[in-house]
Amino acid sequence: MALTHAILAALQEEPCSGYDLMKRFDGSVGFFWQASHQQIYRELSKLEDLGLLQSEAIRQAHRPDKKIYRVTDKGLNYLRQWILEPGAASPTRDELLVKTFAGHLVDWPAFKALLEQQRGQHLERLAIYRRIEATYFSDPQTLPRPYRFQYATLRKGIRSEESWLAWCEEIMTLLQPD
Amino acid sequence: MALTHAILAALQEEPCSGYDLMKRFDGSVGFFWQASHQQIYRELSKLEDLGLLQSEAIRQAHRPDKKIYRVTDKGLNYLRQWILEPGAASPTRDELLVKTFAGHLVDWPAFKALLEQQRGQHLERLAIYRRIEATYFSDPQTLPRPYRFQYATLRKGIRSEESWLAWCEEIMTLLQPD
DNA sequence: GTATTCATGTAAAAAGTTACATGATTAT
DNA sequence: ATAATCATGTAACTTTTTACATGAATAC
Repeated sequence: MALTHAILAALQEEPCSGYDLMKRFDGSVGFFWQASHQQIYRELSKLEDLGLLQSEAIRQAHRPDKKIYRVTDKGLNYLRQWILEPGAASPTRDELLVKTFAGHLVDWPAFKALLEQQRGQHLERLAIYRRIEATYFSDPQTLPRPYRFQYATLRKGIRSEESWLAWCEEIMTLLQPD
Repeated sequence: MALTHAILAALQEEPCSGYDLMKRFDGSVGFFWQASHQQIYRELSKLEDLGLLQSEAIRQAHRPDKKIYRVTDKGLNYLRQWILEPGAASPTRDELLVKTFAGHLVDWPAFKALLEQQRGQHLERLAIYRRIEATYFSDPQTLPRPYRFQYATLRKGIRSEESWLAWCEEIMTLLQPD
């Protein structure tokens, strides 16, 4: 039970169609909970059946109908209740660390290349986050309260990427053969 | 395809039984790739069928037999090849960030308590990592090469926890109502 | 005597991934 | 003309989680 909550969290911000949601999951929410469009469409139907969402079909000129989903009161309460449940920290599943654990099995230049490649990805990601920060959150003190919570998640993203980059640099030195 | 690799990575370090592996997944490897015992037993059988592992039954006095699994040459090569595949950074899936994203829906003291509770978990985890570091990796320069790679993964664990803690403190201030 | 450790599984449900499918519209 | 965007799905598959199950041995 988790995509459920990510969807409710995204939709409470603003009601939208499955297609829009899918794009939303490619940005903000998707930075800490990614999902494919199939997952999203399936979950939306399920949540509507459960009465946590309700949809309204919008007829469009020269385009297929779209269904705008919004969170019901029942859905909001369900989400609130879930937020307050204590719960354990989400477990990590990180391929690069598995690879690193057994990294001595391959030769150093090859492993180093792998690290450089990952470092590149994290650099890119950090640049994206910083751009969002500069564009939408340049003055956090004046943000309306709901947006401060969103900004908090962005801050975690930034810190995570910075942490990756620092680690990459640290272990390049550590693992460099003498 | 990922638990496969985590198991191969763990077993190449030292062959062991399913039960031992399961405990290993509660420590070192499990810090970045957790798995339940059912997953592990199933995967071990599958990997033996594929010829990536081979097992040897050990008879024990007054105890059920145990099967010691070891990585075959084929398994080692398979693992090596996988390590060198570029691949995208593992996606994050973090409940606390989903909760934070919609955190304005609950009242501040309740949300703050949630943060404190998570902070406690990360503090504990960091203490565990630091203890391992002090016990086994006090002098990284003199470590044999394979252990340096393991130490690298521990360093990531430490950095991640530190990053969480710093974030918790940052957003406590950010989210505190005026 | 009660709980924990050793040792291994089956079964079912939930969640996530990948592939295939359609069809109009708008931008290059 | 070709690619990308809008819009929504079905089907099959893999992976992960949760529950149920057994049985002896040892530690408290």
